Amino acid sequence: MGVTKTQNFTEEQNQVATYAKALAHPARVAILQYLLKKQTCICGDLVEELPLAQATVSQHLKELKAVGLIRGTVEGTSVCYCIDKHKWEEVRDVFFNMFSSNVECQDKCC
Amino acid sequence: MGVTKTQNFTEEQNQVATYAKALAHPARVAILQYLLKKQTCICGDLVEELPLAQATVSQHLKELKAVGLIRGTVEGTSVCYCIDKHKWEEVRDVFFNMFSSNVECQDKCC
DNA sequence: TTATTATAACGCAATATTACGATTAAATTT
DNA sequence: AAATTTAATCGTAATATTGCGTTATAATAA
Repeated sequence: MGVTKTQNFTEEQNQVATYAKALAHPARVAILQYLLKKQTCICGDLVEELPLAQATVSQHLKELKAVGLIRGTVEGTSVCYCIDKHKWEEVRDVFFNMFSSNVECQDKCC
Repeated sequence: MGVTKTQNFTEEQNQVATYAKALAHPARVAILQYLLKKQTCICGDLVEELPLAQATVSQHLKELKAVGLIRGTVEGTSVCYCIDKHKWEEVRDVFFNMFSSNVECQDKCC
């Protein structure tokens, strides 16, 4: 029904899913990569960087803000965006942890 | 419109987004964690492990198979699932690469 | 052959996501 | 004050996702 049964899964599973969902659109990946590349606050020029309308970019920014990966501070007429270092490292660690186990299947069927 | 403008983003951006989408549901995370924990092929008992109906589990398995993260081999009446080691490491590397840059913002506004 | 078991496929309903034009809000410039 | 700039919000349309009952399908067991 498009409704995820969140309460039936572990906190870790929901956390991975939530963070993964934030990265599950190329526009949001592009936004994060752009902010990472610049290593600074971006005031304004994000819409020109993406092949999407201003309203759509704003919506993706909102989602990234909702999970806490970016922050936006109003700077006069424009808004200053940057990656939240603390959250970024938390998300990184969640993924690193997920991928830390080695895959070793001894069975012949694989 | 629910349609992602894939062609307007880089291959890397689409790759991260695609793999993230595969992890963007707690049930699929749970499936992967279960396969990782067992370190072997799982024949059958996946539905009992999850708080979802068989049809729903089957659908999540299909999605994980579609991105190549798991493989299923028919073993008599049941199907044997395991993580595709090669793909798993590829996905891991894609995420590691995404998170390899350090966040250093010198601006006062952040 | 006829159950039984295990899993995939189909189809539907509810909800979520993506995209964007239009509007609004708030600060800046003229 | 009026016009301009920038970005959020609203409303809407198209499509995707999630969940599950039901129905195949296919191998094994009785």
